[in-house]
Amino acid sequence: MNGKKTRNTRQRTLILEILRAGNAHLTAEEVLQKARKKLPTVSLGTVYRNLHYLRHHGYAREVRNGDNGPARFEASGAVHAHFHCRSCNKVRNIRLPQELVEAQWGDSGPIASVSVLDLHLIGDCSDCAHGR
Amino acid sequence: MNGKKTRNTRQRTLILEILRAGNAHLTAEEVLQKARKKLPTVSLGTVYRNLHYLRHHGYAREVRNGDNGPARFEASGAVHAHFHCRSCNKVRNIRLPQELVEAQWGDSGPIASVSVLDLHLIGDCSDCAHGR
DNA sequence: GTAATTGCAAAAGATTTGCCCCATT
DNA sequence: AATGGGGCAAATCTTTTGCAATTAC
Repeated sequence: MNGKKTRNTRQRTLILEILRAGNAHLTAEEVLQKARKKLPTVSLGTVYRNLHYLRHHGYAREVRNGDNGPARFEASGAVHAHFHCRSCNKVRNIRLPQELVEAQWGDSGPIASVSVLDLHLIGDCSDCAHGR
Repeated sequence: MNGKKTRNTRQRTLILEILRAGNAHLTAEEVLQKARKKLPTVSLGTVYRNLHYLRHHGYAREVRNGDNGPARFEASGAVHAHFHCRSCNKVRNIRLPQELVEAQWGDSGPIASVSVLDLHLIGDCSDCAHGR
């Protein structure tokens, strides 16, 4: 029992609030911009350190935007899947199929237990498919 | 109809061969090391350019290793899902559930069509769960 | 012969880290 | 007061790119 104590600093609280407001997928840089509106002195290093912290403590998760570029983050609220449009490169949240949630994974060979499902679909979104 | 002609250079062929041999998830750097055994002058830039090329032409896909670090790549052969052990950080290939493959996605709101399924499970692997 | 592709090296981008000071507990 | 966390800037790591030379077609 040697857990390290963590503190609720204004920065950490703010960064989590930002991730929770709206269901966007933000880059560290975007989080920084939003954070500075409330706390003008926040630094990028702090944003990264906290995103890392939040991720490892289950409050946030990373979402990659198909093509390269910086990592994006979202608050880990309700489970959902991600749909990537290969044409406009947008990522949208979609419902996670119930079959998946209920599936039994524990028996399949190397898996002891599963705690997170991360499903990404890649294809064309309605906007792109219907011209424009 | 203005497709750009592509050439089968030794480098490109070799890189694809490397991805196809074994079912590992290799970083660009690892691909480079292996490639240099056969073609000592290959450069990292070429590896990246070809991984990018192969990816956009459907021959390879990118797999991120949960925690940060360089991107990893694999040949896009048989469809499968990935299981990440949150303890040892290894990524293993597992069978993709048939329900998923057969699912109808086209109706769900923003999706016009789906061509790739990318499912990641995160949890503990048998090795880690059973002590050691 | 022509244009795609390579090697090399420099540049750009993204993320991490050391250090010292500040603020939460 | 003790020490986790922040700010700043430098360092590191990954990926991209310009350019001249090379090579597949």
